[in-house]
This record gives sequence, C-alpha cells and structure tokens, in this order.
Amino acid sequence: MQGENLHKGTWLQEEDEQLISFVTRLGERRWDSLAKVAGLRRSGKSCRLRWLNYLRPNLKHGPFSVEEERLIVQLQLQWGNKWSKIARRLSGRTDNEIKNYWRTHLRKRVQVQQKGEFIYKVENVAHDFNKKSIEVVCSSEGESKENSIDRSPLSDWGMRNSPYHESKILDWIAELQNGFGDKEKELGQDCNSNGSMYEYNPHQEYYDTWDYSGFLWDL
DNA sequence: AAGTGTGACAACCGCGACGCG
DNA sequence: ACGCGTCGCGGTTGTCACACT
Repeated sequence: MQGENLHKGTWLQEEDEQLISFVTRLGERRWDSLAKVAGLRRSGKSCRLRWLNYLRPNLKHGPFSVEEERLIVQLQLQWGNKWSKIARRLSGRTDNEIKNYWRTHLRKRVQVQQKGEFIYKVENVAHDFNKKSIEVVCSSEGESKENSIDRSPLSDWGMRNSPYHESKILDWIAELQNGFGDKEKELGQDCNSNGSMYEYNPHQEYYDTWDYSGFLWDL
C-alpha cells in the first residue's frame, strides 16, 4: 500500500457502500488486498475496523441497556480490559463500543462510588481495628474520633491505595473481585500478628459491603 | 453572541501473535 | 529457523456537539 495516498478520518457513505459490497463478495479477510481491489484508499486495518465496528450485519447501535451495563461491569471486573472477550458476550456490540462506553460512562460511576461509599464502608469496617490508634491520636491532639479517623493508619492506607490514584483502581477492584491476592493475604496475616499500621483484616464483612453489582445502578 | 470546557464517540496507532512460504 | 504479511487487541488521539460562562 502507498501510505501517502491513504485516506484517514471519517468514512464517507460511498466508501462504506463500497466496503460493504466487496466484503460481501470477498469475505472478511485479506483486508489489505480487499482495500486495493475495492479501490478504497484506506489501509486494510482501517477497512477491517470500519467493517467490524459499524458495517457488519447484526450490530446494535443504540444505547446500552441496563442489563448490558451490568454485564460489562461484571465482566470488566472479572477479566479486566479484555474488551474483545467481553464483546463476545454481548451480541451485537463491538469491543471498541464497549471500551468507549466503559471509559465515558461506567468507569466514572465506579470512581465516584469509590470516592464516597466505598472508602466510607472500608473505614467503617476498619474502625474497630483502629480504635486503639484513634484513641491515642485523640488524646494527644484533642480532636474528635470522627475527625481523627482521617488520620488513622487505615485511612492512610485507603488513600494511598484507592480511587485517588486512578491507575490503581481497576487493579484493586479486580483483586477484590477475585478475592484477596497473596499480597493482601500476607498483609492480613501480618496485621493480625503484629498489630502494625496495616491492621486491616480482610474478614468476610468487608466483602459483603462491596456489593458492586447492586450499588452501581442506584446512582 | 462568542469563547471555552467537557463529554461522547469514531478512528488511528503500536505492538504482539499467528500462519505461511 | 526465519522473514514477511496479516490479523487482533488495547490504548490513545481527533473531532464534533453541546453546555456553560
């Protein structure tokens, strides 16, 4: 292909029609060759993407249903950003569409929820573990327990490991969904044994408060 | 009304995997 | 075993429309 002559950007209707015509005749393969034969001044990649995402039959183009949203979130938690894999579970949806939808809609909801309810719940659950240290802080600084929890060791842990650091969110969620990883398990064991700042203990209640499938849809 | 910010979506890019000669 | 072409995937960017000031 002669790269300098290739079209880029939005597809024209004539290009779409031409692509449909030739894919129907030649099949979904050899995209570079197909682009040449069709006289499309597009890369094979571009043709493939256009076909897969917008032109092929049985594609849905409307808004996502609640059920589809649920499935996306569930599978994203389960598999991570395996969009093509997720797309195979949602008939008529493409990986690109799902990826975009996640980024522009669902991820934000998760973040918002994490900044609020999730941290709140984690810290509530952790409250008992921190009582001792909180009391120490209160007695030394003369402030309320409610305020001092933000300075508690666990709170610090939460801040450093959660929503405020976007890159860690999804990994963290995935870990939660899959159960705690070895690191966290070890951490929990260490905490129980030495009562250090990581007093965080992954007992069952913690999981129960993370009713992910439920909270998201109530926003 | 004009400028700016933001969200949503389409399209592109880079890279790794795979198949074939 | 190796090189090459092709495909598939996930991340990123570009563009447009709309909201806000």
